[in-house]
Parts: sequence; C-alpha cells; structure tokens
Amino acid sequence: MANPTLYERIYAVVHRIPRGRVATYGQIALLSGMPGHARQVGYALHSLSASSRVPWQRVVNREGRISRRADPTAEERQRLLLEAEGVRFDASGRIDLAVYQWRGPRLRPKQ
DNA sequence: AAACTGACTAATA
DNA sequence: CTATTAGCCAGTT
Repeated sequence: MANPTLYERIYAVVHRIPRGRVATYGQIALLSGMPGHARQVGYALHSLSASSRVPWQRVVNREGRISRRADPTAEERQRLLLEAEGVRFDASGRIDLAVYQWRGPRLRPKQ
C-alpha cells in the first residue's frame, strides 16, 4: 500500500465497532475523515491479511447486506462470524440496521 | 502516463 | 422490485 496511514485510520475505526454490531462502508469512511469514500474502505479491508485482528466482518453495505466480492466463500464466512456474535439475518439475508448498526460518535442523523 | 478495477452509495428511471 | 448512471479515488497494469 502506498499510503499506510490512510488504511490505519480505517482499521482503527473498524476496530472500534463493538462485538455484535455492524457499520456501513460509508459510515467508516465518514468516521475516518474521508466522507464519501466508501469504496476506499472496501479496498482497504480487501488488502487485510487473513491473520489480521481487524474485525472486518462487522462492515456491511448500506442495505445491511454482505457485499459481493471475488471469493464467494468469504461471504459465507462473514455471515457465520456475525451470527456467532449474535447478529441476526432475515430471510433475505439482510441485517436490520436500525437494530444492529453501531452508533458511533457523530453518526449522521438517520433520516 | 493512461486505462482499468473495485468488499460503495445515492439518485434516477 | 431491478437497472442504469454518475461520483468517488487509491492501487494495479
């Protein structure tokens, strides 16, 4: 990575998501001081090593769904990790963000 | 240098 | 509900 500090800011925010809660990519971007750069959050998480202790599984997209990626098995792994933390998915594989989204400092007011 | 890619999101149609 | 478009910008070719 050409800019480690950028990723470290993202990782630091992700690390603050409590167990059993989730956050969105856009939310992480905002809290990392780079509003509107949700894609970069996904990119940063993608570059994590398997041995990393960053709770990457707690980041989902705005719909409360697990985002698609190259390796489809990772999607299932993420869901299992979240369910093990107590996060429930509905029949369509969606998380109720009104219940499980992490209310971090200065989250933009919903609705 | 230039084109391409992507673990995103919001706005339309 | 699905599909398309545009905005986004660090990495990779």
